[in-house]
Amino acid sequence: VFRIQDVAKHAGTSVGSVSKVINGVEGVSDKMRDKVLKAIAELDYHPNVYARNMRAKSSKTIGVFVPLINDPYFPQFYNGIETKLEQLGYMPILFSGSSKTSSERPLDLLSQMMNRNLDGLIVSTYGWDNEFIEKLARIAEKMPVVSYKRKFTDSPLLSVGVNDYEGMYSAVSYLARIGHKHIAYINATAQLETSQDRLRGYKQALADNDIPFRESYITECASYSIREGYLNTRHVLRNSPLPTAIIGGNDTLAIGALKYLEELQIRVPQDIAVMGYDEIYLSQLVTPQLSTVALPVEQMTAKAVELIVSADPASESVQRDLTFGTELVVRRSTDLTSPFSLN
Amino acid sequence: VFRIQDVAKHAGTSVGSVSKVINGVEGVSDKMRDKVLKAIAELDYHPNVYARNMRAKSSKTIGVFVPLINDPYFPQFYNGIETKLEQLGYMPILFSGSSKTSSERPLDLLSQMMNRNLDGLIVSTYGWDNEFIEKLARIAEKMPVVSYKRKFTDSPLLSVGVNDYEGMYSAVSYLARIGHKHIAYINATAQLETSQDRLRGYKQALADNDIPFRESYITECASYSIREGYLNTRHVLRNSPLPTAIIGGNDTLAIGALKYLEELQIRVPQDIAVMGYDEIYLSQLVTPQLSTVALPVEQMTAKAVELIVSADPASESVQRDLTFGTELVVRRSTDLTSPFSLN
DNA sequence: CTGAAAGCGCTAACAG
DNA sequence: CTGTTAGCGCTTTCAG
Repeated sequence: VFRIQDVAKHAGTSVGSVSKVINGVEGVSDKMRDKVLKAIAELDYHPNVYARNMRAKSSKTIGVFVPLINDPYFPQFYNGIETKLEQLGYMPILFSGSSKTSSERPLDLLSQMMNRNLDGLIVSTYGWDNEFIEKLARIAEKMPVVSYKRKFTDSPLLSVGVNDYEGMYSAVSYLARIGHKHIAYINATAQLETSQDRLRGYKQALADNDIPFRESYITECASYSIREGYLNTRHVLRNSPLPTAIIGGNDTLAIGALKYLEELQIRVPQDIAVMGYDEIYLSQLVTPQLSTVALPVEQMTAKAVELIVSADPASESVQRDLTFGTELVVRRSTDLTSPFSLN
Repeated sequence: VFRIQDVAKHAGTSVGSVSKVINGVEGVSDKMRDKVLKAIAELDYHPNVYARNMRAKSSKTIGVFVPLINDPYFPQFYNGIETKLEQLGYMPILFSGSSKTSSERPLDLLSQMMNRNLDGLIVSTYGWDNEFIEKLARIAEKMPVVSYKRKFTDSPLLSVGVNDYEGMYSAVSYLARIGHKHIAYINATAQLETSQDRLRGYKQALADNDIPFRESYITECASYSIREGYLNTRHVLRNSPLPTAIIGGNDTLAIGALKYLEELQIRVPQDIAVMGYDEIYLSQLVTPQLSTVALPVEQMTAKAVELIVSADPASESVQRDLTFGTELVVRRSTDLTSPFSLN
């Protein structure tokens, strides 16, 4: 494997010039540049990543941190980031909480990152504890850190997210509009601001449609997972009158509900309509296909990347929290007449 | 951020000793070790990854290469690798073909890896071209490369995989056993050895159960994807007699079939039974839950990691291709009486 | 515009 | 057992 020296020798010049060519630094004659590029091509030379990063200020690498790679939202999220990074000549490095939810691990990982002089960090951290968030905040003083779909007031963390209030409001309004008066809600991790926003949207939509709010139409889950949605749906079915629609705080909860109803042989949407929120890929694979609210994941991830890459440590004027709009997606789980489709 | 020098000073010693302590090298007094560890803890020192890797022979990092992060098998695969690596103090670095299927990209990535002095590479490469495979082989001369679920004869590549012939044989035998005589098969990427093995298993199982083989019961897909399964199922439905069962070359194809039948309002399994192969997480979320063949992913990934970490370049005696067994998973898509379950 | 040389932070070989 | 030091391959001044 070749070193920059080899290239220099091959091109009949010095390492300094080769380095300049590689990094697109000004001050090299065209002739020189051509010679060097030719040598690089001939030797199939690629700079050693480690040597380079040790010296350079930027590693052209940003960290991507997720609690769990299994979550269905992950592929879209990661792909979005990767695609954008690639356009900019950067590369992601993935850190994941992995299988073990051991609480030490995330902190460990954070230390790991510190020493890779990353140019920044994009973090998706549904429901992590304060210790973690604080450590993150300390890191954010040294490099740009963008939180995905969760914002922190009074924190150095940047964020990209959606208007969860409006998103859920539009979903529930839609259900009301098609005639539902008894709409149950499956909530999870109630302490998160984003969960609260959605719940507020739900309540306000009820109010604006003259539907009385009933506490017993809400059930709480420990986490946003299919299993939790599945297990908790029975609570809202104890009501009388029975809800005619169930909306999940996200798609996985709604899919859990769908599975539970399926087991009871309750027809969706004829007996009970079901709706989700998040638009994960899975939502079009379940039966019936799930109505939901789509988030502009690609825009959000692209923006997250931009926030980092273009982060100017000096400027305080940057907008720290970016919020995007959502879009209603109607499918068969609320509307029998909508067509089947597959992306 | 601290350097090893700072630690040395803080502990009142020299960098050499600190380095030894950090790397667990023999020849440090206990007293010294304690002082150093204390200093490290106090300063919250973490070695710079780049400086370290530039010098060391091992980067304690292995590359994981997948064509597409979206594939439903990915989470299990990656998690398995990560879990095992973590136990061994290693870390994965993910390279993915990403959104763009531009054929240059994979080769690009390969170059990228070369310069990170990885300790090895685990590659999942459904249907990549020869140019890629050859480049991979060249890399395999310098570091251990393990191919996942695809083996190459006469190649320096190691591999872990399953006995696809037996796996598919057992699935089709099961269908025959429960009374199916007209079993269609959805195949994909027929040129892959692993696809051929499955198809052989299918044919042999038919033969052993006195079921005549009919070419028109087989349909070919361009790739292992839901969409392809969905689009191609109609071909096998043109047969007379109509198949009473359809088996997919993998779960995604089978799920595609399921969706197609759903659209035609053909009941599964009453009218046509459907079976998959692969046991991805999705298979229990579709309706009806999909019967399939489970691969021991965790064992396979663990073994892949072991092959790399314990790779002794000197020894030629290592078994280069490891094959695991499979397990039948019966669910409602072939057997109405099986219980609903959710992991 | 080009080349020489000084480190980046660390490991490993070597001397004490 | 401890400390000193020569690089790893690269970028980046700084002279020519």
